[in-house]
Amino acid sequence: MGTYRTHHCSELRPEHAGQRATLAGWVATKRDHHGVIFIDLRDRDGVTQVVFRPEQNPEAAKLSHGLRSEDVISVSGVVETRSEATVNPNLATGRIELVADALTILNKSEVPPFPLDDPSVNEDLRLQYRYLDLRTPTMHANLRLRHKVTKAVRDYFDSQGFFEIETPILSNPTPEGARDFLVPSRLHPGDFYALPQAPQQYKQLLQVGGLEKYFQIAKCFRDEDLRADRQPEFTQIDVEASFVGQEDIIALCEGMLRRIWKDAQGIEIPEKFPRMTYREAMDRYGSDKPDIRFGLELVDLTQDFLSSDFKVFRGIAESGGVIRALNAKGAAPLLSREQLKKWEEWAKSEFRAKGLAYIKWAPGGEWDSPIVKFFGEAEKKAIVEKLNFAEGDIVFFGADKRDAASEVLGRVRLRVAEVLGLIKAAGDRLAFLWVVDFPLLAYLPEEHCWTAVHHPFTRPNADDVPKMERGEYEDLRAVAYDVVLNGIELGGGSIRIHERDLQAKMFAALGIGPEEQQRKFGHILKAFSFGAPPHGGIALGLDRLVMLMAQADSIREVMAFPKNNRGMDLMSGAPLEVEPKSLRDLQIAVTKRA
RNA sequence: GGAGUCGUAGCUCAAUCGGUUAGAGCGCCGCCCUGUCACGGCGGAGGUUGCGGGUUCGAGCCCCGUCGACUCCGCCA
Repeated sequence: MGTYRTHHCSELRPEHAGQRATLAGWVATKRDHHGVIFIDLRDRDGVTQVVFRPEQNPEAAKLSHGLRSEDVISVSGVVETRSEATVNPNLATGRIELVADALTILNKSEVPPFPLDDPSVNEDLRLQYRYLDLRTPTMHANLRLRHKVTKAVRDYFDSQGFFEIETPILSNPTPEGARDFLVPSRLHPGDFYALPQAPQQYKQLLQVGGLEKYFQIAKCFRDEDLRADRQPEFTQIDVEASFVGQEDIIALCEGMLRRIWKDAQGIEIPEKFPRMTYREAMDRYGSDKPDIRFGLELVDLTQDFLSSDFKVFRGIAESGGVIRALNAKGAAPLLSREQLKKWEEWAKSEFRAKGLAYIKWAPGGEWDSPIVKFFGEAEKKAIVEKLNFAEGDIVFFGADKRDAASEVLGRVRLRVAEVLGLIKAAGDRLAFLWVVDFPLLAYLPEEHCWTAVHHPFTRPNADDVPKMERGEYEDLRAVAYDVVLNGIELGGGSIRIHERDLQAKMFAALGIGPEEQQRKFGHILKAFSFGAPPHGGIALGLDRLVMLMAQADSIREVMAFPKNNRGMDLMSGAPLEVEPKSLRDLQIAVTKRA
């Protein structure tokens, strides 16, 4: 029994009737009848109706007239069951009320600058007064869910023999990947720490250190532009283990996600998730993280256009590109020619698509299309047969290099699904998916060199190592995998290279010479020369995971104190100018102020 | 860096083709009200239409610029 209260505001039930109780919390609403006065008292756990009766307790009742929203109070009284007519079925405590005989106003509140728990309120206002926004049941539920998820993660990995180990926040700058947040060193003027983009190097070094099974709920930092699902600091569920292969990590991760959904929401998810290769995902869905809750798959028409009179498509087909199409079944009545024109502009401006050709077959109408006049009977037949094209449909075309054509159609696919209401119709279905066999290397045309898709320590598929040794870097597969939920990447990982020879071949493929290797990866290479065990792991975005579980549309909704779109904390004002003395200590001169 | 949407009372929004004194709901303040739970009734206060400039007899509305919020592309695994 505490100092301020005996129960929480969600606790009292008819069986407490007749007992004395003291509650503490915030005034949610007041209904003042000038005689009897009702207060909805809110705390973290719920709401209880408090009633003040002037004929029974005049002192308390008199004081209660002055209460306002968000005042903090403590009330004592006797629990009474409500009469049948006054029961509130919408309230967990709606069968009782607390008849107050003593009221203490612990702290008055100013009038709040916005109505709490109104989803239409401007987000910048909510962020400016985040401490008020956090009072709402929605934010409480989100943060409670987040706690349950992290607890489930810890319980799960503990049960699997993993150690939770913290890795440094003041870390070393890395040239690869995202832009680092830098922290100047006072003791070494001119030198900088970097905040970790991920604990990648440390978790591998923990394996060299023989810890065998590591996990961490790890803060990560990336100085890149923000998005609804991207913040400059975010949290990963980071995992690494020794003497494991891809199947071990996949099974471990499936077990973790099962545990998370079960413990946090009481939901059973499948024991095993379906799998798809990267190649298949790109070809069928135009995405490396396909939403498989609905069909709308891409269809290849390259062969059908090899002998077409339509020179644009034939030219692309002949020069190694692909012609692909997507049937937006039933979309014709939903999209006007003007809207389709806008879609084409959108595809061109946002995805550098060369165009977005289409055929619209309005119900009772003809084929309406800017390009169909160039098509012969053979192509038309192929379109009808292969795409099941019928009245009421719109077919979209992508013609480009293999993945580029698919990617544009992949975006169109999602937009079509939105228009057709397929995403809404999928409701709360959970479609987990493993995408495996990611490519090891990607060619950078501008720089005429190859780069690691995941990172340079990612293990090549054993079957592809001979190709790699021959210098054939096209289509090499990595032992790398992503776990996807409803079209959103939850996380990804890989089995790593632990042998010096293989690592040397990898660096050769990346065109990284011995000197550069030493400079960029010296300490890791040295560590690997002292008997590094085979190892691998995975990392999952905790914020995105909780966002999906909470059915929120931004990770800001599942973070207590997020930054806005431009990386500012609207509550504290960070980032801020600092005192000249602070800069002098660091021997830093600011040359330009925005 | 680029594109889009938006910016009117504390909050959410409206304001016809450019035309009288910029409205509504909620909130707030005052009075009334003894069983409400979105309590109810009456009354009231509250506006640099983001900011700057331009066109016009006249601008919340049109034009130019600028600032800010969000979404997306680039960037980021």
